Amino acid sequence: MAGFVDQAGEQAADRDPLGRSSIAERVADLLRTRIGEGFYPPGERMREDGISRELGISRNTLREAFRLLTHERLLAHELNRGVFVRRPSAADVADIYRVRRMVECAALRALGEPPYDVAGLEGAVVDGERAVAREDWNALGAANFHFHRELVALAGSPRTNQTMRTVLAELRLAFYAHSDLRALHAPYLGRNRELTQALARGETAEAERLLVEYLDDSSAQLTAALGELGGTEEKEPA
Amino acid sequence: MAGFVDQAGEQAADRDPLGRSSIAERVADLLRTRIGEGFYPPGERMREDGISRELGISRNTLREAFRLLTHERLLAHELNRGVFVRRPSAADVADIYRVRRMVECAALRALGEPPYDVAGLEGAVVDGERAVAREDWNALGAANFHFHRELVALAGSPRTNQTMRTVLAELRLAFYAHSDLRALHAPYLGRNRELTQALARGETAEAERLLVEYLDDSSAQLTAALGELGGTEEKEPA
DNA sequence: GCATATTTGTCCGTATGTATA
DNA sequence: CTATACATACGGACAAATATG
Repeated sequence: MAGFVDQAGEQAADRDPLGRSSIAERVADLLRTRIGEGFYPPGERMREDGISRELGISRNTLREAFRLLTHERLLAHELNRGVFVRRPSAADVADIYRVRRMVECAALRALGEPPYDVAGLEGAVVDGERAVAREDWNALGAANFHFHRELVALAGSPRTNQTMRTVLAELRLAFYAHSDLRALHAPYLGRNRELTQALARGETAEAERLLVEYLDDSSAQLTAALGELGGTEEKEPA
Repeated sequence: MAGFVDQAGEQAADRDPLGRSSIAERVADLLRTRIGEGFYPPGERMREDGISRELGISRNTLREAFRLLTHERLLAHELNRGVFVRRPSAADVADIYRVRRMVECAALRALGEPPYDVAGLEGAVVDGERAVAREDWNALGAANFHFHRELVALAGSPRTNQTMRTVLAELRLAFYAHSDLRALHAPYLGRNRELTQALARGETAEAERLLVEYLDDSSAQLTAALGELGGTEEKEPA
């Protein structure tokens, strides 16, 4: 009876030890994917009735999914008004980069003695190169994010990994305010490669220097693009 | 009609600009407080039927509150089995302290030039001293937590503040495995005072040294107490 | 290993309150 | 100010999974 989400696997963040998951979680996965792809753009209103009808689920179940995504800051819940796809403000972006600096630098500092396992980083760089080859700037952005998730994963802290995931998902929302995705992502692929090489040589200090530079530049570029747009509360559609 | 939770203010984490909140949020606040006080000890099963009846709310509403607390890692949701108060494992505790080291040290390093506003820190220390005076070790633990939240708040990052709040709430659950709360909290009050004084003098490097020492000792003590108890999945009641 | 009772997962209908055109 | 649309919350129902004897 649950039309669209019968075995919609997706990525399923929180699952049963046996890989099962409730409908609410599968719905949350689906919506997370759609938001990430821009199907529901920032500022969009998520109507309980319409979406629950479309997905063939009850409003109760959909509301459970909404709660999950609200906690990830992908949706904003306004009492008695409904939920909206978040539209990160300039202050949000600043805070996100503050967190990234803290988390990513900490990951580098927490590394033990070389050699380091840079396979995951290299994989993400390769993905990025392939995306550039076919001029898929969305995929390039995804590869960049993947790179930084891998970087943080080197520290081996589940909670930190989750922090990084949610912060990057939120950051992706901010990217939608930017028209030129290529300009936003392309300059950073080479830097990721450099960073990987520095780590492969075991030079953590140099890697950290590159990383801070990277984050400062990326932050500045995005902040400039956001300009005075700001405001999570804006209700006007994109 | 909603018996017990009519205007139950509590502390309300996520609220409307005007201070209103939904029943689900108020219920989450109530349950959070009860869990924090040990009313529902770690490992306890939270039955939908019993609790919803006791609080005079519907099961659906209670389930929304459960989702909120599950995301804060206070509850663990097991598919088709229900939700339980989490019982952090030794690995969880290790990760929590990893996060604390990262977050609290980053907060110190992010400080600008002295003088620093240590009023919040001093307030928490005073609270701790009062708690010691009346031998209320639970209150002392709360004051210690408050101190470290204030410390992180100096960095002025909303997302980091939230991270700190949730990790400390989770850590409190781990403390329940420890029988001697005094031994767990009392040794650290003086250290908080020292740390505050170092910051008041503007000596951030010294403050960080004290902090790392603090966290390492606290972590070691708790880990030793936890011993081989571990396991979030244990179903046996406390 | 089976039959039963309990509890969760999910859905639906509906009444009430709130926001907005 | 009214009307409408929508979110909030409730209660009942039933299937499915799990726990229990």
